[in-house]
Amino acid sequence: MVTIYDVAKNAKVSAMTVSRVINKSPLIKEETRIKVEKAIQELDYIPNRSARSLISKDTKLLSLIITDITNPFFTQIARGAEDQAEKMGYQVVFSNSDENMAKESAYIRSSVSRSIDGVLFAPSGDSSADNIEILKKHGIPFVLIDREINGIHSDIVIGNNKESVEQLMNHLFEYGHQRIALLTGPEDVSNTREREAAYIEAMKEADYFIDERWIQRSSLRDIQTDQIINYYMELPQASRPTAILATNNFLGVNTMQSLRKRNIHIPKEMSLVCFDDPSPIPEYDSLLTVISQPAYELGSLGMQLLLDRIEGVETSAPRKIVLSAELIIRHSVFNLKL
Amino acid sequence: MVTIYDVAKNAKVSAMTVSRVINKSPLIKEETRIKVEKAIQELDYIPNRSARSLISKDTKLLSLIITDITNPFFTQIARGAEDQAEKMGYQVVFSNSDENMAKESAYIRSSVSRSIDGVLFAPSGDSSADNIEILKKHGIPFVLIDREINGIHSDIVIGNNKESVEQLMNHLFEYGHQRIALLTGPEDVSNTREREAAYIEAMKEADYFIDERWIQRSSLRDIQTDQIINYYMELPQASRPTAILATNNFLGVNTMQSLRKRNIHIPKEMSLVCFDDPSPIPEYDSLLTVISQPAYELGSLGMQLLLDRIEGVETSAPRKIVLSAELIIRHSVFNLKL
DNA sequence: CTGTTAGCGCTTTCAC
DNA sequence: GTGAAAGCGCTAACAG
Repeated sequence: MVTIYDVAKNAKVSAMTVSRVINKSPLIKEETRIKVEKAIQELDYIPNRSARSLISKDTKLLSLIITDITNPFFTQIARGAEDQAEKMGYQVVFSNSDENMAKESAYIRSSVSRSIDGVLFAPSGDSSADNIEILKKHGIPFVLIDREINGIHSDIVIGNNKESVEQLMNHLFEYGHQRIALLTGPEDVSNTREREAAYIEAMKEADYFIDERWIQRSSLRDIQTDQIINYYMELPQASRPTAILATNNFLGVNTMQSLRKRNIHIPKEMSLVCFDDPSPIPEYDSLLTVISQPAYELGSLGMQLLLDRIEGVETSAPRKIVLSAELIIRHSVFNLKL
Repeated sequence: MVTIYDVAKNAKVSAMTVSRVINKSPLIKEETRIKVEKAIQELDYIPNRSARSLISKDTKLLSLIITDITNPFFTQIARGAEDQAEKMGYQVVFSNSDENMAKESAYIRSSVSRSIDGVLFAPSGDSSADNIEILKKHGIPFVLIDREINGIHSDIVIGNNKESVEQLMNHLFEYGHQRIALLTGPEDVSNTREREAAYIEAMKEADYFIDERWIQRSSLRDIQTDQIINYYMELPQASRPTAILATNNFLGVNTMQSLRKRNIHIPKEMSLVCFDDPSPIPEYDSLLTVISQPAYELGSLGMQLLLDRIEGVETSAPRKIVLSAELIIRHSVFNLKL
């Protein structure tokens, strides 16, 4: 391995001078700089970050913890985050928590162990608070994305759940739907809670009756919609929902498949809408009407906030950025009024 | 920051003993081990990887360099890679090269700088050979995925291009297509070359004439299919293709959009097939008939090979794994025989 | 402007 | 089984 001393020897200067050149110190004679740079070139010297980090305490390494990179929503977040990090000279380690607290903890501990400079974190649920505590204890800056954590007050970038649900519900209302089912996730995920609350509020505001049986919960990890669909379809005609609102894209796609398995036509026999696109290419041919959150921006803005913290630009109170989503009307909602 | 010395003091042992406990050395008295572990717990000590890496030269950090995480093909690769790495106690840094050699070089240099343990690498093209040289010079193990590099003999996991093209072509032939266009990428990408060669071979074998004008190239980065579609459509009827084979998913989707823009119906007026799904969810409603490569396996097997190298399990000759793809017939090919 | 010294947190080596 | 000393590659702090 070529070290700073090899370069120093080659350039006939001290290691310190080489260090100064690497770090673009301004108080280096042009002549020396050139000499050192030549030696660096010649020996193909690349500085050792571990050694540097041992002293400086920074690693130019950021951690992105999401539940599943495979979900296009998170893929876009990852891309936004990486682009932003790259611009600022950072690299990002990514991890899939799979909504699993144990995996999440392991990743957080790894991050601490690596003296990672900061964490961009889509928590699995409210119990992620414990993991946040670890970060706080070790003074590692973090920014939450997509999901809040009960009782944690921090920098965060999230979608506007209330507004998004309203858009979806209004669309359904306009098309004459009144019996709308909500297929949602676990209670300890903030999204789920907020979307459910918004759903209830929208129904109340429209003065439509809510049958408790319409609100069904699924794990976000092992999605089993078959039973739920069966359950819906076996409700007496008069209380059977005419539309389903799924609170995320995987839930939406699974519901779509479950309906197809039972040969229930979308949208003729059942309308379906969900949060976020199931493909990273919005123009990709599709059936599903969705409310699409600006995932790329969630990632890049989240990273922006994180880097602000790290580089000390912004040390003031936690900042919360709430992003609006876009309703993309396709063909999964039947117009009952026609 | 809690260091190994703090733990040592707390447990009334030497730092060395703590180090042995952390590293699960067998020659530690059970009693001491417990004492130390208690101290670790109490102080919430997490070892500093930078310090450790400075000595041991390993970082438990792997680099995944792909062109774009946003492409579902690479998303799946990333997931496969991360899963495998995680199992073995490694973390992965991901980078999007955007088919850009400069970005790629920067990432490679960063990897070296970080003493990354290995690189899983989908190269931008043949000129990535220079970047491979850097890795070789610094003794960093690497495995190529998805694309070969002219003149580089190394561990690699790729799809079977010839077989895949054959499957696609046979499907088109069966449906009566003879004038088939090939929309492909740059010449210095191995995939592109091999797929083109396989296309030509398939056409020859079927004894169909190839009009040179049917073979069109696009950048993989800024895909502009409008002009190409215009060009195809303006060919005299008799030499106008009835089907297009796009050599990747983004090319395929862009072609789909270009056709739609011109109100050309798929498949009635033009058939279209491509490599790889445009959504990570294969069941997602779609039009496109594709040949879907096992991307997850590409990532996990690639990572497997890499870890084998790193951990010295396999130091023998380079291994090449060639994976078969699956033809997924949907609705983008018109049956001319009906 | 440049060099010397010391030390970051850990582990290797060797001694006990 | 355990500890003391030395040093990994780099840079902060000081001296010159």
